Amino acid sequence: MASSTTTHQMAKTSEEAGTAARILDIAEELVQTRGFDGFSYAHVAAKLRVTTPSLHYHFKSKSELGEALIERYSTRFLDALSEIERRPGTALSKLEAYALLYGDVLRSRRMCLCGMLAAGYDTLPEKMRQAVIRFFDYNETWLARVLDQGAREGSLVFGGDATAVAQSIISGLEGAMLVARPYGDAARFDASADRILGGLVRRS
Amino acid sequence: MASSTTTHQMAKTSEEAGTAARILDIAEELVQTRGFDGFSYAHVAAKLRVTTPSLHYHFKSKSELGEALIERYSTRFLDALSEIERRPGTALSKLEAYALLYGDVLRSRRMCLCGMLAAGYDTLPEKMRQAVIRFFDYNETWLARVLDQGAREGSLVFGGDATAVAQSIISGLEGAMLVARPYGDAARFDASADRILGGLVRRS
DNA sequence: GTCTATAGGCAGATAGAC
DNA sequence: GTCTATCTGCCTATAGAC
Repeated sequence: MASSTTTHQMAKTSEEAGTAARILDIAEELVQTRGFDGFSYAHVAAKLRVTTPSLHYHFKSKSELGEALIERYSTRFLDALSEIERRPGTALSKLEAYALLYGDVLRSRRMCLCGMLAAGYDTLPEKMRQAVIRFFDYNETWLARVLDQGAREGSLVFGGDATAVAQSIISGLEGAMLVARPYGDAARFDASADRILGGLVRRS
Repeated sequence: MASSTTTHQMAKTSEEAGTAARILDIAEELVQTRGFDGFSYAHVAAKLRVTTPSLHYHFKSKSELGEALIERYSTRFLDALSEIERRPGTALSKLEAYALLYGDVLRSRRMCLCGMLAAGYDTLPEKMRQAVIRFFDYNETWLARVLDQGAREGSLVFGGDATAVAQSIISGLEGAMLVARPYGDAARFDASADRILGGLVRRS
């Protein structure tokens, strides 16, 4: 495999990343703060100090850029989930690590990419819609697995099936980000997150 | 007081409402489904079968229209909360009625107006931002009052202060709407809402 | 109050030079 | 790969006739 550039390779975010990756970095931040309808090629181009046609060379449409954005975000998120699952610890500690992922996004003054896109779902191109749904489905599957582990261990207590609990954790954390952001108050998110997870521990 | 038209009066939504009210009706639906950056005067004008300058006669800028939107939505929401508070019943039944308000919005395939605006908060004009914050603050105050009632009655059980619980209820319901909408699945919202309120009742 | 006409800006996107 | 030039379309908003 040649390590030299094929036209549309995916690169990591790091010092001296490829142009495509830098475009994704800038666009990601813009979408997470302004929404898909609130950012433009012109915004990205200005921050990258290039002209808009250059962007079209890397991503031939805004829709394709959006798809790449979700793809990369999902991959990274899932990688982080795999990492959490690999390390030893109680199911509760894994849920705490999960909530921390959301908290870290919020502390960078951003909304979850897919939570933001979910808000503007009706205006999204079809492929982006599907990718957003997939992101939530992945999260749900991962959480249900951890919840089941916790139930078997006896460290977590919940009624109903793990999938339903997983869904309420996802929506609870997404909502906590959504509301905390206008207040610029990360502690507000943390308090809600703690309450969500606290509800899964046996009462003292 | 003359009942005849002063230029910018506020009217109720009903059969034969004033033009301003019909504009608000259409714009409200568009914002709740597409977001503030995803709707335009042209969309409203087309649905109302007028031209865009007509809209500017009633609301001289998009920002002012947005402010009027939040104002009306908040007033109606608060009125509904007063109505819930007036009728007798346990604190839990009031929380259930509260959650039902959100559920009704979702079942009309819409996001909460202020939840939607919270997502696009960074792109909002300053006055709209303040109005969105006020909406959440009102909700928080109302919920905290009901929660305190429940705690005194002994029908609700929660740790920490009522305000923190109120915040987590708001964000939980907003998030449940946010995530349920892409799935077009109201039952998903209901399940999460039940779980949020169920956490406030003594375990059997 | 609603219209026509229009301004002025920004959107996403393409052609073609370098 | 990035540029200049340009297209087409949509956006918010205003002037002024009716």
